Amino acid sequence: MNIPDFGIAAVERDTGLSKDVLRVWERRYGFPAPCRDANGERSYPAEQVERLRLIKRLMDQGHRPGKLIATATEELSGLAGRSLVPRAAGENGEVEQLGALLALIKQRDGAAYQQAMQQRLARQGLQRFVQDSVAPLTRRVGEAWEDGSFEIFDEHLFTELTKRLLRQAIATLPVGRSRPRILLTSVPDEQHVLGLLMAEALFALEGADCIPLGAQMPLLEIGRAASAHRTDIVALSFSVAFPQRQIAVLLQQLRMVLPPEAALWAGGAGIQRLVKLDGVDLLPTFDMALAALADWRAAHP
Amino acid sequence: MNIPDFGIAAVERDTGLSKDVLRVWERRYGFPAPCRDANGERSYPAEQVERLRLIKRLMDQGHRPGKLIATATEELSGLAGRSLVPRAAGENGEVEQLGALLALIKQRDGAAYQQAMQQRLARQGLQRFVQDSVAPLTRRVGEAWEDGSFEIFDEHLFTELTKRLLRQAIATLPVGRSRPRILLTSVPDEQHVLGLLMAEALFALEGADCIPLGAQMPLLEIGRAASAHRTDIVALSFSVAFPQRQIAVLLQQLRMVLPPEAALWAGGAGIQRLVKLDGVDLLPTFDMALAALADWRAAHP
DNA sequence: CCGAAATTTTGTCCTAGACAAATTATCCAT
DNA sequence: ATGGATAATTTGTCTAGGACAAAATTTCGG
Repeated sequence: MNIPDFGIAAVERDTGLSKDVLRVWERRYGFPAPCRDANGERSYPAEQVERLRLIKRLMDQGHRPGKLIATATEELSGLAGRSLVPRAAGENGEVEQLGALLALIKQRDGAAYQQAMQQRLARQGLQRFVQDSVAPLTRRVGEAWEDGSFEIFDEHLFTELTKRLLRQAIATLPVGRSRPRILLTSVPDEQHVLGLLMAEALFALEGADCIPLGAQMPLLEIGRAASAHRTDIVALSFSVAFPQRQIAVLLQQLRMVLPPEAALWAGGAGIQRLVKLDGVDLLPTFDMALAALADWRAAHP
Repeated sequence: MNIPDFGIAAVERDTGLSKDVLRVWERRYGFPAPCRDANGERSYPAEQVERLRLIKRLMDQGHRPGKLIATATEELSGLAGRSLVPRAAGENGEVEQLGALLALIKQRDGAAYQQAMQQRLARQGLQRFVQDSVAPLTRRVGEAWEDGSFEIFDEHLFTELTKRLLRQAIATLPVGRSRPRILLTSVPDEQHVLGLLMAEALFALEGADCIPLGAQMPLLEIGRAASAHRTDIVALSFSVAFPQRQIAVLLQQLRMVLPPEAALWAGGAGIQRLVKLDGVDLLPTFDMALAALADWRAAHP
């Protein structure tokens, strides 16, 4: 199998490292060291792309690029798994069961996973299913990906199948017609949608009128949509992977674009290290989100 | 409502125009003409971002940026709707009914839309539902967006609700365990997933073993996933919006990464202007995809 | 040992030039 | 006129190296 070289645009796509970063690393650290094609343009061998992916993965765990690049490849793979952020401790004996579910994905047996989850849903009911099964599973998948025991495509399969389960469950609920009306979406560059679906499930269970717009809405469009749908609340989700430095600016910009009477809620693992912002409600956990819903209803009789 | 200015990164996110393009337009055409902040960095007023979005929309219809930028804003909005590519002629009297469905979205009555579509699905059966309802609807939504009668968030709502319907329908099918095993996904930067879902519905109906990996898989990962899942066919989808020039290179790169025995199928509106490629099957229509499936089965007894 | 100040690291933005691929215009021969 | 080759334009992407601010780390003083 003869693997071709990658242009800088292809590497950006596949690694998530911007062209600027790729060039500045080359200048500063001497890595990556792409060949040049006939036009003098960078051409990255697959092997270097691979190493860049590994480095990116370790960076998402809190490591720093300068150190990583100075480290030999063998050591790098050893580093995987030793995340710098402490793991959440397993809640109880349930841990075993969750592990078994993940094993099904790992064995690439999607059908068995779906069936097992259907059973859990039936047994636990939607609310506990979301909070006690889906949320911890998602966390564990993230960890498994970080330590290399899950491939990216395993994560994709997990996400896709779980999304289906949630959407199906939501579809069986009676259509919420009561206030508040909640618009659920995410900003451009934020494609993770599982958290949004979990929130929707919980809100819909409480009878709220949910408007799911999917992911990646431009800011100005979110503002328009909020007006057009006369929404009471705009709920956004930020994953851990989302660039931290942008979140605060983004939320404040959005706040100014939204009608003043609309509340702005932000949730997801991405906002946990954030300080408070004017006019924005930060809701790192589902419990807080549900409490906020109750509060809203108390304040709007 | 005091609308803030946008940094160049925010404009790239919201318009889909790369930083390079934004800068080179400014140099060449004098537009956009952002202010500069205290650090000498570009700061785009919301009004210019708006105009850039309009221009991008017209470009997707086949107009050229040089002309568009030279044109006054009033004329621009007049241009919308006069697409340069001819519209597909409406099939029959059904057109009315599809229009009615779109009107429900336009009135922001998601619940009514879902209910109407459920009825259609029950009446038509999944195969005809996909080919005669969902596919033409998707096309009409694209047209409505181009001529400005649909907002972006209308399109998002349509997409989200329709995705739910399809996934729900797929979930009710018996799990396909027979060959071929088909891996369905899309490349990075290609987030449209409706076409993929329609294809999955049709393939699953034929009893194929579908592995849905969602959108945005890096090339090398697609290769790995194909090996790990021992897939017979890798099916990709390209929307019209996907940059044409990249598709051919991308497909050929992917071909080299895939196991030789795995077939590579590409579908979607994005590949219709493409010429044939070695080792890749181009399937612009669902009928051709179904025919290809029959062919594959005939060749693999 | 803790908190403030100095230092290093790192990502993003800047300018301005170059070039190839795609598109459109021109021209010649049939 | 019409088809087809050639020339001119348009357009996106790439290159180089410099600059700077925010974040993270280290050093220093109490």
